[in-house]
Amino acid sequence: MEEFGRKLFAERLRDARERLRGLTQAQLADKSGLPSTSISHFENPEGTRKPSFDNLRRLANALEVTTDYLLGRSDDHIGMPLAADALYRDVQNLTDVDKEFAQAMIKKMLEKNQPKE
Amino acid sequence: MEEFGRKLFAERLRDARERLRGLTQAQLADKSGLPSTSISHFENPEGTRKPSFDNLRRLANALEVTTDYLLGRSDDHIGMPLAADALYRDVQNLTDVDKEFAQAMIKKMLEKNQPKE
DNA sequence: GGCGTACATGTCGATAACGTCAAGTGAATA
DNA sequence: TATTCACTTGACGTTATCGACATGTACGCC
Repeated sequence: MEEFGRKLFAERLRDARERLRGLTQAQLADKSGLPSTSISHFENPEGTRKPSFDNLRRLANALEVTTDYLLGRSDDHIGMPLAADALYRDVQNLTDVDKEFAQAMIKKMLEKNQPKE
Repeated sequence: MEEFGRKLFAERLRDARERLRGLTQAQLADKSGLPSTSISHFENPEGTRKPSFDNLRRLANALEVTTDYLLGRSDDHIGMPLAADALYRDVQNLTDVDKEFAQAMIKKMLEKNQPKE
């Protein structure tokens, strides 16, 4: 079981390496400190190898993406800067109506700051 | 090597289980589907066991935290739902003054929804 | 004292990921 | 054609994690 997440991981890893960072397997191998053949094994969608605790961290660090993205638990590869945490947390607890209102207001403030693009 | 992240993981796991979710090891074992002894092994700061690919995902799912938090890559345990992405990105581009204003307004809306705890 | 709960610790064989290496494909270039 | 590059694939022995189980500690409670 759990064959599901394995395939997603393969896609996410290749996507992050190629599209996001434009690296070859050898270059990622260099940055992450693990052999390029291991990366190839990981990126094979039909493969069986899954990263260990350490190797997952190495890959995420080298690619500068979240591990949740690599694992397919989040669709967003960027993390959450601490500065926005408090505000973000509050927004999470708003009703949908209020959320929309907040979003509209924030957009207004953005436009005010940059009158012309 | 990499003994560094192992200890942090032990702390984060226990912290998420006890402080964030208020669960016993047995309860987390139940929710995550792995034996409570495994959880005890993981939470031992001097231990050597590290979660596999699958078990890390199981723990993060059961605890509703990010894997980046468990791995010590992020100090924030909450992830970033897609619905909040646009809003989140907008907020990033606000001036500090506007950010404070937005936060104050959002807090007002929160209190309105939950007048009394 | 005797119970139950929560957790720690260690051992066992089985399975899985590890790094390494060799050999391969396919596409681009000289 | 020969060479190089990016990557694939399979196999090897080594090491680490796996679940299961037994045992032990420490606490509160009746």
